Formats: sequence, C-alpha cells, structure tokens
Amino acid sequence: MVTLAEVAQHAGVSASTVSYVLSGKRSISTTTRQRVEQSIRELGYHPNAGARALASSRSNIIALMVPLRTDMYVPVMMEIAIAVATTARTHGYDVLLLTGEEGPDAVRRVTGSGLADAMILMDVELDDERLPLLRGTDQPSVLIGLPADTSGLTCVDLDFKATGALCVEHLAMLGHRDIAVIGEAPAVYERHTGFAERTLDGLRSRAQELGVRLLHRPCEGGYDAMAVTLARILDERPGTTGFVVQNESAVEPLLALLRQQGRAVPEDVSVVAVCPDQVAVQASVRLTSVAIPAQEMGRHAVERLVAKLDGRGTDEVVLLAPELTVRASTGPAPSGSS
Amino acid sequence: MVTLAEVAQHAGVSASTVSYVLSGKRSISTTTRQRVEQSIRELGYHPNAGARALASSRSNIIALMVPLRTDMYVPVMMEIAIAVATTARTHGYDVLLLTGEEGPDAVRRVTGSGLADAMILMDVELDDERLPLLRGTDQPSVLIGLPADTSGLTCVDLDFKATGALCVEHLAMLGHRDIAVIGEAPAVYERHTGFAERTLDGLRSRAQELGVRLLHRPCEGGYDAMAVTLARILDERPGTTGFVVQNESAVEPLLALLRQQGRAVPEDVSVVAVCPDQVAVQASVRLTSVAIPAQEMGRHAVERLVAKLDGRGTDEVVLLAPELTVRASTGPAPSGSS
DNA sequence: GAAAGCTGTCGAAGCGCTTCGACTGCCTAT
DNA sequence: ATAGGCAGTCGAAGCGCTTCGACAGCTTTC
Repeated sequence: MVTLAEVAQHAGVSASTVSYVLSGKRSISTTTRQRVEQSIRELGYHPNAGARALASSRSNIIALMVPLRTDMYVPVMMEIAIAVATTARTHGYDVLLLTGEEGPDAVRRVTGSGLADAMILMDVELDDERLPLLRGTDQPSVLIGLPADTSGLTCVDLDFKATGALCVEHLAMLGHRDIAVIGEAPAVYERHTGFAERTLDGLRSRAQELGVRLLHRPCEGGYDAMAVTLARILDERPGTTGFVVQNESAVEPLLALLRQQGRAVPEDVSVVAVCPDQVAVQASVRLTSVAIPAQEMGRHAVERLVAKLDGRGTDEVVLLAPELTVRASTGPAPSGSS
Repeated sequence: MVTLAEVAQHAGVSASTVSYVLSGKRSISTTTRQRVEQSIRELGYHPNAGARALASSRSNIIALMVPLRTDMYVPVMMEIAIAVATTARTHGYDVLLLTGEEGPDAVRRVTGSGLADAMILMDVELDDERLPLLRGTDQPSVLIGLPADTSGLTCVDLDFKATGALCVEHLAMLGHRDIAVIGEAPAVYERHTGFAERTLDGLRSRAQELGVRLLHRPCEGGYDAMAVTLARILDERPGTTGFVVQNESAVEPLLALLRQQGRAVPEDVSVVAVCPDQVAVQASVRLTSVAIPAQEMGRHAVERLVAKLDGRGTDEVVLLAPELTVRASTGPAPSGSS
C-alpha cells in the first residue's frame, strides 16, 4: 500500500507538501503541484481513510439510518437511499448504511466512535427516541420525516398536509362531493410516523372548507383487505365517486375491484394516488397522482447536511411542495351523483 | 470525546490493558476486566473508529455495491441490502453503501484507501469490468450474481437454471404442453446480467427433455407492454395454457389481462412466477412461485465474506436451490387443450 | 534601504489506538 | 530448592495522516 511519505519521496518534496497539494489548504507552486500529482498518479496513491480520519477527526462518511421493515413503501426508501449515496459522493462523502434495528444505540455508537461525521434518519416517528440523542450531540443530522417537536432539528419531507389538501381540491373541482380515503395500514398510524396523519389532516381540513364529505379507512395492502375495505365504504357511502389512495399496495387491488364491479375509471369513479410517479404510470390505469419525490428528498437531505458540516446552514424544516399530475384516473363527477 | 487513555486512568490501569480487555487478545484477570468495563460504562466510552482502523489496518467495514438503476427488482435489492447490513452487524461489521455509478473506480478507491475490509457486489454482469480488479487485490469479496468466469471469485446466487427447470416441471406435471415465458425487459438481456439467460436455459432444456413447447418473449413491465406481448403469444400459440413470468412488474398486468379475456386462473391458464414471496402472496391471485431468497442471499454473502476475513473460507460458488411453492395460480391443464 | 508582508516549503508534534516485547509474581515439575 | 512456564500487566513504538509554527526568499511600501 502506497503512503503519503512514498509519494513525497518520489516527488522530492516533504510529506506535508503532498498533504497540502491534496487538501489545497495552503498555496503550492504550480510546478510542485504538478510534480506531486504526477507521482500520485504513477504510484496509484490513495490516502488511507483511517489515518485521515484520525488526524483530521473527519471521516467523510455520512450515516444513513433506514428502517428495518421491508414491508412498506420500499421503492421510496430505496430511491432515497440511492439518491443520498449519489449526492453524498458528489460532495466527497461516503454513506454508511445503518438499519433501524439497533435503534438509539446506533446513534450513540456512530457519534461516539467518530465513524461518521453526520447522520440522516429516515422513518422518523412523531416522538422518536433517537431525537434526544441528536439534540444532545454536536454532530449534524437531518431527518427525512417530521417529528412532533422539530426544535433544534433539520427536517426534510414532503408537505403531506398540502398533499392531502391538493388531492381533495382536485376531486372537489371536478365535482366530487363524496370522497373516500384509503389510508395506510393501521400499523402505520399506530407507529405515529406522522406522514399519514398529516395527509389526513390536510384532506379533512380542505374537505371541510370545500364542503366535501370525507370517509377515511385505513387499509392493509393486498386484494383481500382492499375488498373488505371497499365493500364497507360503498356500504356506508354508496354515493362515493372519488378515492384518494395513500397505500401503494392498495392501488392495484382497488382498480381491479372497481373494474370487477363495473365501475369505470374515470367515468364513474375518480382515483387520486399518493405514490412515486413510476407506480402511477405503470398502473393499469395511468393514475392522477401526487408524486413522492424520493430522489429530491434524498438529495436535499444530503445538501443540507453538507452545508451544516461546512458551517453554513441552519436548523430548519424544509417541506417540499406537492405536485399533482393529472393522468387518466380522474374526471368530472358523474352527473346526478350525490 | 472519551479516549482509551482516559478509561485507563479512570480504571487505574495502563492503556494497553484496556485495549486487551476490549479485544480479548490477551488474558486479563476478572477483577481488572470488571473494573475496566465499569469505567467504560461510566464514561460512555466508544473506541475511535479512525484510530482503530489506522492501528490495526482493519476498518470493520464491508462495502456493498448496489446498482444505480432503480427501475428493476427494487424490493429484492432492498431486502438484500438490509439483510447484508443486519448480518454484518452481528459480526461486528458496518456497511458502506456504494452505488454502481463510480464503476470500477469505486473498487479502486475502497481497496486503495482501506475504507472497507471487503466488498459485496450486486448486479454482476457476465463480463463485469470490476472483476479483474477484484482478482488483482487481496481484499476479500463476494459477488451476488454469477459472472461468466468465476475462477478466483466467490459467488452467491439463486440457481436460476434450476429455477427455470422447476417451473417447467411443475407445469408439465400438471399436463401443460404449451408454455409461454414472459421474460425480463430486453434491456436486461442486453446487459448480460446472466440470471435471465440462465433461467431461460433451465426452462428450455427441461422443456425439451419433457417434450413441452416453449415460447419465450421478453417484456417490459406495465400494462401496455404486457398487452402487446400477450396478444402476440396467443396469436402464435393459441393453445398456450401455462405461463412462467420472470418480470415482477408484468405479473399483475398479466393476471388482469387474462381476467379481461375471460381466461380463468388456474382453471383455464396456469401462471408460475419467479418473484419474492411477498409479491406472490399480495397478487390478485395468490401465485404459485419460485421465491427469490433475497434475505438468504444477503446473509450468505456476508457470512462467506466474514469467513474469508477470518482466514477460513475459500473461493467457491454457492447456488441456492430454488423452492417452488404451490399456491392458487396453477392447476391441471384443461382437458382437450393442445 | 530597512521593515513588513507574501508565497511556498519543511519539520515535528500529535490524533487514539494496537501490539510486541519485557517484566513481575506465582505455580508447577523436577 | 531451583528452573521453567504461565497469567497478567505495562511501556513504548508505531500506524499514515493533518496541521501548526518556522523560515527562506521574494516583493512591496514608505
């Protein structure tokens, strides 16, 4: 393994000079720089990460804590993770992948050992037990998600409340007066991850403002659960003509069931989904949807984090504005309904 | 930040003693050990990762290279990644997440800098450009996937050839004589990732042995592509009663289309899928399937890697035996067919 | 023409840990 | 009784890098 000292010797300069060439923290004459760079290339030198971390107390690593559960919104997670890794690289950072399994201990371990310079936490619960630790350390962090108390924290998330409002607005504008919301699985609400509640909040308050009736039903994914839920909804509110679906794995079942019952989309019934664009496009009916901007969230999180690491940047909450894309699953409410 | 020296002082022993308590590489009296452990706890000591890496030339980090593309078999990737991270932790390793973006350079960077002790590569192509680098270094690595030349490499993968054979066997046993294979998107075959070809190989040779007719058509995911592909298949082979689907995102469209055409599953047509169990269970018809054992692959890869790092373990190819689970999508071929 | 300020380079002191050799007692074998 | 062995501990030498202060040789300034 080639060391700094070897490069220095090869280039006929001192070790510190090579170091300064690498870091650019002091000015180096062009000729010296070129000679050093030449030697680095010839010898195939790569600075030793451990030594660097020890000497500079910077590991150039960002820790990313992803939820352990692989049962939900997996593509979103994956996309965020990839976006984080890619963006981090452009800023000279690598990404350490942590699972939620260790819980708060992972935070302690990583901050304590200097393994990473900063952390990104996904799947943050409203009252997450990792938050006190984050507040108690000077290590920068960014949350993807929104806890109940955001003081002293930096958060990036989709504005789910606005998302809910947007869905209702769209349907209301088309004349729908009875809207059903297919929510996430009950477990999601119980975990208090927040985003589901916030969506609901947005849906409800906008519905009230617009004088639209709203029925909310949580729903596990899959056909059987969706069949039960749909039956219940249509039983309680036979005049329902608009659906908002938050649970990705309920989208396709819903469409299939509506088809089976002879309800045409969008002629008889309109469906708005909250899901990644890819899902919306690949569905059996191209779905009008509010996209979950996974990539953007990942990118944003890293950029905020890097800003903090560079001493710029402050604590703040960034809520990305939702965008609704009209596709083929929504249309005017059938006349005579409601 | 608490250091080893501070712990040593607090416990009234030398730094090396604390180190030996931590590593267990020399015997320590019970009383001393307990005193040291007590101090560690009281001070909340965490060994500095950089210093450790520098002194021991071991980072206790495993690099995981995942494909950049987020368009395909994402849940499988994610599950593997999580399994890798979880298993690695049980062996005292952390996981560094690399995207394929940097390509071979990432391998150079990581091995050169001592950032990681070992690597796991996913999405390996038949003639992957990273392979020469891996062969040329003494850093252990494991591939998830199977390149053309496996000499000097350790690989873990599902036995896709046997998977193909298994699918055909199952359908043939039920009396199906005309089988169509819905393959992966053409791009997958062009990238030569191997698994698609191997499946096809298994399908074809077993079909020939069993005297079954096979029609293979690649297919992009989604409804439109699937509709075109299905129409073509039924045009060319109207007597087709068995389907093998390799492309996850074609599964649901296929089922929907069959339903639309009044072909009942499994009475008129049988469908076998190659996909994670979760997908098979959540589909509109519970699918007979060969599972892609993502977790097991991730776990296996880490365990092989750790064995290598410990000096045990050798290069070898581990092909996991496929398992077919019969669910509700396959049944006897309709009499009078073919 | 001396003081002051640059620019470019070097030497040396760590960063916090692991690990090797050495040492001290104490136990066992002869 | 004495040599040898072993368990338990310590001191010191690095691991490869960053960074601080120093300094030599310039140029600029009044």
